[in-house]
Amino acid sequence: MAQISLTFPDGNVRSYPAGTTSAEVAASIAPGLAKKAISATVDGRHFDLQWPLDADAAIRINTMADEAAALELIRHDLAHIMARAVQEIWPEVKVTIGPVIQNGWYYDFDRKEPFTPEDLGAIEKRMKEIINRRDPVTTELWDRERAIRYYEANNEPYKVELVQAIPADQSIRMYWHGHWQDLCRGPHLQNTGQVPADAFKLMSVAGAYWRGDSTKPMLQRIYGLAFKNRDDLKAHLTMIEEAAKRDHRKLGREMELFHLQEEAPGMVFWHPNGWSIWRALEDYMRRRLRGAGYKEIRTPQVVDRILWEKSGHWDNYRENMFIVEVDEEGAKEKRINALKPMNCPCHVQVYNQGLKSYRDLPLRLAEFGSCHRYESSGSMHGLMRVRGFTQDDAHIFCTEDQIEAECAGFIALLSSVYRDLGFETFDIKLSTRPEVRIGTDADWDRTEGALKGAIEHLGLPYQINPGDGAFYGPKLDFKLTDAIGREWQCGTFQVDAQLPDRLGAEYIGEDGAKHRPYMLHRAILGSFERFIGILIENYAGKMPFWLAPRQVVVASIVSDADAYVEEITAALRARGIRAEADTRNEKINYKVREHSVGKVPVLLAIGQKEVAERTVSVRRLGDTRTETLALDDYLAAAVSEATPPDLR
RNA sequence: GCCGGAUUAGCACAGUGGUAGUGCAGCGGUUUUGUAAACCGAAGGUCGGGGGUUCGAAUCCCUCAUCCGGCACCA
Repeated sequence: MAQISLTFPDGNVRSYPAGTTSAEVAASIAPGLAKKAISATVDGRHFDLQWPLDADAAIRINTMADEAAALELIRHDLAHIMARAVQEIWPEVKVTIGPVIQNGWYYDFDRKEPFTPEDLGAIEKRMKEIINRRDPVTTELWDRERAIRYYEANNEPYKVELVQAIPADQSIRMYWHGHWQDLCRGPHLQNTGQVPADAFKLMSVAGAYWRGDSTKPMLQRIYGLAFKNRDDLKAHLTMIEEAAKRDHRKLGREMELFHLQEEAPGMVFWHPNGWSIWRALEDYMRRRLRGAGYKEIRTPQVVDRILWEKSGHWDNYRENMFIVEVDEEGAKEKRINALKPMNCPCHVQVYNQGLKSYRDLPLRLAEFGSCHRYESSGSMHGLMRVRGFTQDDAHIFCTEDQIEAECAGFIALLSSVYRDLGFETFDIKLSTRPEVRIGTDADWDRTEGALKGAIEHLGLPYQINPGDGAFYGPKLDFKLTDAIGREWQCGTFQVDAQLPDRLGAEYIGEDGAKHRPYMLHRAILGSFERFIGILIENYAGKMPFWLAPRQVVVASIVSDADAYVEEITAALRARGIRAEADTRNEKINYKVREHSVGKVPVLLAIGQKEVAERTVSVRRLGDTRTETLALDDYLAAAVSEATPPDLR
């Protein structure tokens, strides 16, 4: 019999007959390992202990201590156990697919009636019973026809469809958890009892389209969370509660930042506090852009459809545009306009005014561009996805040779802005040429190369998303990580060889001939609405001093202090600090509580003592200690603290 | 847009066919207070909109809108 060589993590190489299973390999090393083994990693792939090894490979035997492997198996086995529990309770339910996802798994079922919360309780109970049965997990390879016949006989049409989608020459991996069977790539644990019965929880039920396709039937999806022990599950549930506490929709109401209402779905009514954050952010961005050589412009909201036809948006995105018509008796002309869904075509119009020379390039045109898109009703979410939004948009018109330097300059600006706003880390993703595209391979080689060159020159790590670029050029996406580890895609940098062509942008080159410029679409925040939502959640409403809507509240302890309170408030305001006086007839305890709940970073408490000594008692949000400072010293400190990070 | 849930006072919520409630906020008063909720009082509602069933609807049915959790979508 042929022999294969297996290389172990410690560098040892041992020889086994071909077809040996990982379980046998583990047993050959030590009985203890055989007992603890749950799976193997073979040349980087996750292997079931029952699968035969038939070629030389690097192998590692995994145990429950190997967290990634253990979690994948636990979650995947739970998906099967849940599907089995569902079919035990409701035999008529059809099974489909159930993958492992972050923190757990889901499984999609076809069932006429949706599952109720009570159903979830019953399923969870049955799952625990199945775990306690300690049923063995077994696997076999079947040929395709046999698998199809089997699923047809069992009246599982979705499984038939899945098998039919697998290439004809491939054999089909079948798994059994006890008597219950499922089509599955594997790997799995060895028996259901290995799954911790107290470290999972069924979370929710939701509709989901079969194969993620909105033209296909809607299935019932059940989501579950699973970890390797009860404490991890509890910790995760606590994290979910913490995340709910920083929900920007809740904080937006509590801090009186903004509201949304029925008459304008997806459009934000900004209140004084929220607008104050916006303006601080906008002023900051304006300074940064000006410093980076951008020129700010402003373009119309309502533009004739003719421009959208030229740009191509009318054909491709009309159903997502707000159409504006003039409905006036006897109007001489009836034009059809649209609210601009993006700024790019308007920016090209500004570029096109006057003949441009190569000496004008790169030309960086920036706009805090207000855009409207008719987003589908189910997609809106607080400030995160809205129908009316303002981008920190800019377009750089440049030559091909300038792309790399512009890209590098952009990334440097973006990373500095993110750091100033409290985000230390971000990921870069490079999306390269898609199947359907314009331009030659040589064009793509150069533009992709320019983006890569810029990132590598800055020494930053990045991932490549092959084929995910727009048809008109490659792009970079920038994803930042917030205080509780969530990722948000905000920044973008896209190379566009198409729109300048469609809209006739040109420049006169050194050679005296006309050339097409490249157009680079770029944003750092993405949209103000969404970014402010992210800031609120990142800081849990406790905005840094320079961004806080109300920076200082000056609160009287006795009414004899009112005059001094007003004097301090006026002095702060004269120095540009957003300060308010609170001379209401309330106890200081009450005021401290109210302004703490309101997330005001600094409270100055003023009583008899402060009046007599011309001092202030400073209490910072989240700190129970207080500090007494001379008024002038505090004023100087406040001015310094209120200075935006780019002006320090 | 699709599946499910929700919509009651400014906010958070109770109220399953028979006189719309509680807490906080707001308002009027008392209290002059030392770092996370002083006390008393009087108010406040077309129960999301429209239609239906019923002697009678916040409650049951239909419909529309919005929101929430997902799915799909996101130039």
